[in-house]
Amino acid sequence: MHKELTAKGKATRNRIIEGAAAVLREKDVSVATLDDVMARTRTSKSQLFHYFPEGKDELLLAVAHHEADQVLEDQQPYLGCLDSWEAWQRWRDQVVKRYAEQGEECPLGSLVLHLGRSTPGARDVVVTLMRQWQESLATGIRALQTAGQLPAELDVEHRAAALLAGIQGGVLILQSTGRADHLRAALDQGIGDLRRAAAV
Amino acid sequence: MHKELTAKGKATRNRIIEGAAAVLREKDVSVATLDDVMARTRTSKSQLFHYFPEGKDELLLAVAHHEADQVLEDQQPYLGCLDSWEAWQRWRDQVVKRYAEQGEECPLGSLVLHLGRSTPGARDVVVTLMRQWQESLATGIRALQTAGQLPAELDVEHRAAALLAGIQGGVLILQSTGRADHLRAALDQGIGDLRRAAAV
DNA sequence: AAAAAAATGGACTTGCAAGTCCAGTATCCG
DNA sequence: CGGATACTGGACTTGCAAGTCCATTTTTTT
Repeated sequence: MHKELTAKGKATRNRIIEGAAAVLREKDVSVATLDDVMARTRTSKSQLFHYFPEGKDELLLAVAHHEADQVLEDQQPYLGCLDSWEAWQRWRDQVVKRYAEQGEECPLGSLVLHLGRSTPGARDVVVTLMRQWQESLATGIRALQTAGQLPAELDVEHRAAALLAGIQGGVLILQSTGRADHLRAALDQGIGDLRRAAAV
Repeated sequence: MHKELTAKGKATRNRIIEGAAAVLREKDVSVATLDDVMARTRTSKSQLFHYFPEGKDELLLAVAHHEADQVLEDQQPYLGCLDSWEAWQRWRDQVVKRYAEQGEECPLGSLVLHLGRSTPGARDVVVTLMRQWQESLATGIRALQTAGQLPAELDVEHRAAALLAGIQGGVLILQSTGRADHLRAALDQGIGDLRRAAAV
């Protein structure tokens, strides 16, 4: 990585990444072209290769990083304070809303799939995202334990993992079928079972 | 659809579909080429376009259909008779085993994603698959109700939907991170919560 | 068995998108 | 102020993969 990036350079680089992200929200990665990115960001070929010498894949990887950060930032306000049942409900609503609005597109998903094993580091992006996400959920469950709302012997990681899987699957189905039922069901069932565990 | 397909023609057509499916298990759809399919199936360009006049997309859609059928066929022996807790456990083990072996690849997923909205019918493949899958799960839950193992007032569809979401998410995470923890957690949690509902 | 229809082989065209090159302009730094 | 270094523009090359075409062989049909 060459660090010789002036302020203007950084700005341009960011403009490219965000422009590329926008393009990828409109069309799939397999049909999105560098010319699309150029058109949207008013840059030239040489700039793209100046900032991303390895070419398209390097750019896409940067976009993936950007998008992954976005996912957590978006829900941080809710995900960061899951210390009451009401907070969990608010978070649930926000997740459903966010993905219902996003609808078809999952730039991150198709991005990682497309980069796949060919690009080292692509997998890391999603691995890291999943770990952080699950960690936040686990923290939330522990907060409920601390508040005495849940028994201490609950297997926190196990429940967090199952919940995360439900979310991912719900979003996947939402994206491939257009129906949000499964996402809602997974969240409600997951939270509901948690509440039932409290009653024991 | 032209029905003028002789026995030999049908055979060749199937050979192409299965060969293409095999290719797609090795490489992503975006890098898989018609020449790959030709090489593997010992066919020529003109044969591909003879059997799939619309070109690559039509072939890919046919492969998607084929793969979707496969998914259900594979687990039918287990999925078809979920009438005891032991049967559920056997099914669970088989799902985990199957996807752990399959590992990285999910031809169907990337296929549908790639065809996306451009190809009408691509979405239908996955919609149908999900509906049938969920239906089988629901049937299994109802079987337990009939056997008196579960209360009659349980919301069957809701639980089936949540379980399906958990599976899909678990598989997704397995594929993008290489870890099967989430798939196992989702299944165990889903079945476990079902059993706990029995105790009430 | 001969005409018709279907199946096959493979060379050729076409189009597009990634990546290269070099020349020109702005910006930084001593 | 002046050299160096970073930034930008756009024409050009290259390679590959989808799709076309027609000649040839095999099978079906009457």
